[in-house]
Amino acid sequence: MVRAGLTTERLVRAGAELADEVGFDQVTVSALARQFDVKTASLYSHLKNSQDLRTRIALLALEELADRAAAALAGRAGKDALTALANVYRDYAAEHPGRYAAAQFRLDPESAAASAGGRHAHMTRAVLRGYDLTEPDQTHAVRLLGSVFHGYVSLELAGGFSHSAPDSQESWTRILDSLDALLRNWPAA
Amino acid sequence: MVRAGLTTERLVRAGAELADEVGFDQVTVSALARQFDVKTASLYSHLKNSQDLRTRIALLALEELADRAAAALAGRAGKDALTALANVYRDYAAEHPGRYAAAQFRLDPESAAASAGGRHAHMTRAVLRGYDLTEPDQTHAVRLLGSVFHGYVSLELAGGFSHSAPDSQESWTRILDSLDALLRNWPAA
DNA sequence: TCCATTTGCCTAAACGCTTTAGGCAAATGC
DNA sequence: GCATTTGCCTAAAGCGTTTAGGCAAATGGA
Repeated sequence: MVRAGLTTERLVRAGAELADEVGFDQVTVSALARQFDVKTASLYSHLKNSQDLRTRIALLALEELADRAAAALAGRAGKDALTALANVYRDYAAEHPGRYAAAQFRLDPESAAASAGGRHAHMTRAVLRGYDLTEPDQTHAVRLLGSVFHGYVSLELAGGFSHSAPDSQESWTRILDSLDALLRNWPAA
Repeated sequence: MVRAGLTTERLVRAGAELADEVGFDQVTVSALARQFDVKTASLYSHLKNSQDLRTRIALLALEELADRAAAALAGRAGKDALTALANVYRDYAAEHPGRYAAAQFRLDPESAAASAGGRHAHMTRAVLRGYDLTEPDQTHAVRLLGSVFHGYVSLELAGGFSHSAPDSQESWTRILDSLDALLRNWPAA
């Protein structure tokens, strides 16, 4: 019998694609085995277990997102950078809903530390360099931006803004405008 | 043999408590049966299936949340109302993480329409009555508030703001201050 | 109070996903 | 060309979901 050529790498990539097609929580070891036309047990030479699979997909998604963010931020500053970073998250979620869900997966501290999470925080701070904020306000602003980006994208993905006027794109644009205005005019404590 | 006295109502309440203890996605029909010291199959006279159970817990959480919000908003306006509504979400999530996760559960359109979702949107609009926004800006602001509340609470629940200064409460307060300032000074298109 | 009906929980059983253990055959490397 | 390693297999156990069919407890009308 011919070997299927499984590797952890290939399995994780296929798992990420499967997540985009059927949803992150429908990604199972058996579903993945089916894709490779292989018995479920065979995957356990390449993956510790089903949690391991999910963790690896999450790490992949976080890396991809961070890579996109880094590319988008290159050469941009101020509102331009703010918009670019925000759109990276929104566009990634639209293109890869399963991977985006994976990026939200609760990682164990070990994996979290090794993840691209730090790069994300770092890039949000880089955007804020274009505004006149000093600590601790900069941290508050980092958290605000994280909340808005993640919150908006989640709600939009959940269908919260469909079927009602004005359309989501318009709200997104106006919200980014308003965040820019807020950051330029951050109220004193 | 003595009957356990199961009803859909009791099962859903117990399911909600179980969610708070072990996490929403650990709520299974078998786990619930175990709590009542009853065979799993017995629950199927009261619940259509496992999806039905989750949907009912979600609807319960949405109702509870809407009830709390309505109570908190009574007699308040402006920033006072904004803060009260925001704290309802944050406090509920802290007290009932499993239920809060349930409230984020993707409902089928049928259930969504019958849910307290409409009350939530209505109350956010009520808060905005204290600010000088007209359509479509009011809708944009509704979406912004929804995103910040949901986004912040999710990230906080996921542990995003622990283990780093300044503490989360301070960021929360300053973010609400900044949102209030933003709404009072909403930039024109 | 007695009996018929309804209701509630049971047993049995099928199916799917997860995971471990142990085996054989293909690939690799000396 | 042979020994070793590696990759995928079969087998089997455990657990969650779900349906079908059955018996006993509760209910309520005569």
